[in-house]
Amino acid sequence: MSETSPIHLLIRKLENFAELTEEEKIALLDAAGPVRAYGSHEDLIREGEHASGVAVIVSGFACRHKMLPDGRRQIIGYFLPGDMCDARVFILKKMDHTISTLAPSSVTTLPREAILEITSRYPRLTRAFWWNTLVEEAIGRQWLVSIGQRTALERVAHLFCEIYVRLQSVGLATPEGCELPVTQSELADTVALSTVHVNRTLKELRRVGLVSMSSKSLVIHDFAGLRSLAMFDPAYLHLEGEGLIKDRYSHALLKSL
Amino acid sequence: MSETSPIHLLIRKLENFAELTEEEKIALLDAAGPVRAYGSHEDLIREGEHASGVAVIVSGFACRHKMLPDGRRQIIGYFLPGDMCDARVFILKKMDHTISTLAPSSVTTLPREAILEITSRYPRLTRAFWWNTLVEEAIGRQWLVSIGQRTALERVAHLFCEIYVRLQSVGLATPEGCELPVTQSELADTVALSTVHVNRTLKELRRVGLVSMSSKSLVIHDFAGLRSLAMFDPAYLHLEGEGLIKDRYSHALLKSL
DNA sequence: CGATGGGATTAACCTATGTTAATTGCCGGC
DNA sequence: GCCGGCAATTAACATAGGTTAATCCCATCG
Repeated sequence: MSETSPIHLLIRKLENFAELTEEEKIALLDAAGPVRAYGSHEDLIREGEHASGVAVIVSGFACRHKMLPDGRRQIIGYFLPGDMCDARVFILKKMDHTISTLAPSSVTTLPREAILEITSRYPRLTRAFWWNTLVEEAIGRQWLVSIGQRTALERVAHLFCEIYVRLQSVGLATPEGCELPVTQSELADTVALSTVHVNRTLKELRRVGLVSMSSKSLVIHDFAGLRSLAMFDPAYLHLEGEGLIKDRYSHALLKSL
Repeated sequence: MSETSPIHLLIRKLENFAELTEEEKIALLDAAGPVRAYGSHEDLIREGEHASGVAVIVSGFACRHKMLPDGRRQIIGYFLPGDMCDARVFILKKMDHTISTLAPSSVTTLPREAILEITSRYPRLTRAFWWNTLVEEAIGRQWLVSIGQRTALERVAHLFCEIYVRLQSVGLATPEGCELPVTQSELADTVALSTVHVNRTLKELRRVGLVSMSSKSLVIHDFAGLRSLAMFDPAYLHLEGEGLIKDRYSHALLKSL
């Protein structure tokens, strides 16, 4: 359970979903392969390829994205430290989208066999993986609602809330804010706006005193305001589900939502 | 395997994903509960409720949708005849969205125990369920790309392609078109446009001779044109995956894509 | 220390799509 | 065969957000 294991954030996250025994945690720790460093904008898995294991983000940011034949691009999900890229799919099919880093990142892999072994042996762990999957799907649904129905301001605000709370849940946020090593044009591809309009939107969020972005990080000035602007309800992240909430600050934050 | 079982379309669909033995099909047939008729716009499961089984659409159309607190609504998926509403989730959590009929529909249920029984006993069937889930997720990703990046015309065209091919895969489409018992304002909530603009878009699709909608059905005039306008690539539906394609027309259609 | 280059910011202008509101068409019920 | 009401259609107008293109701001590198 060393805090220094490459996957301690993954474990921490899974503990939001199910209580894990020492044995289970150790099994998971043992499963992690070597850590590999990636630069910004490198592909972890490309569309059409076949994943042979599950990548786990140790540090940095990554995303799933899809491109239309004419170059328009949509980012369809973020992977933050502690996140797994595509548990389960690896058994079956070719990727229908690409996973790339957004910032310099280190990534480890849980090999296919290890996952199979673990899930057949530890039901609670399997259950935690399940929850994780379901949360990912719920996030996808939220994104659809955001892009479909929210205004530019609401959309960006909602995304920020989500990232902040997700990072919070693995201890990577402070009351002041969190890292956000993402370019405005990547934000644009995320929330389906033009770069210029993302810029305008950020300016507005700054002007009204909710958040500001500077040098790869997000500074939260008024989370309650941001949350209400975005109509953000963190329930879909299921962070209070079955699990224990570990440190006092997360707990307080989540309670206050 | 009677063609008249309420779930023969489900079986047909699953056979796109994996070859099933007689025994497996019979197990599935036996699992189906009574069929219940719903009117238009009735809820099958509401947000916050806990599903106790998996609904299967026997006939009609249904959808998942989510609403923002202020009433804006986004439809996030369609269920067509033969589709299951939410395999797997039922074990774990409360619904974070609502499932409602779009048209008068009949629906049967595979009870929770039957699903558990079946999946523990028949690996191939389990595998087919998996594929089905993965296809659903892939559809969600496509919708995100559509709503995020495609123009109104492309979006509607893409949706039509998807519905047409999905219905095709269970034998409910002809070369001329298919049923589409959906209101323009529901289409609007699906593709995230206003009702008025959906109307304009339909008019345009008609004008250029690709498709027309009339009296609850979709008339396809030029599928190739529609497909290319939408940049529709049916690969994500995985209809040629492991399974057999049964009737000659589907086969020809899919080949021609 | 100047050169280089990606990202951020802004301004000016443009267009796809939204809004409002009126009109029409259609289908079921009586 | 008429009534009521929802869905479709259209027109006129409004606006959120896109586009183009210039400038600025750094950080890095030789």
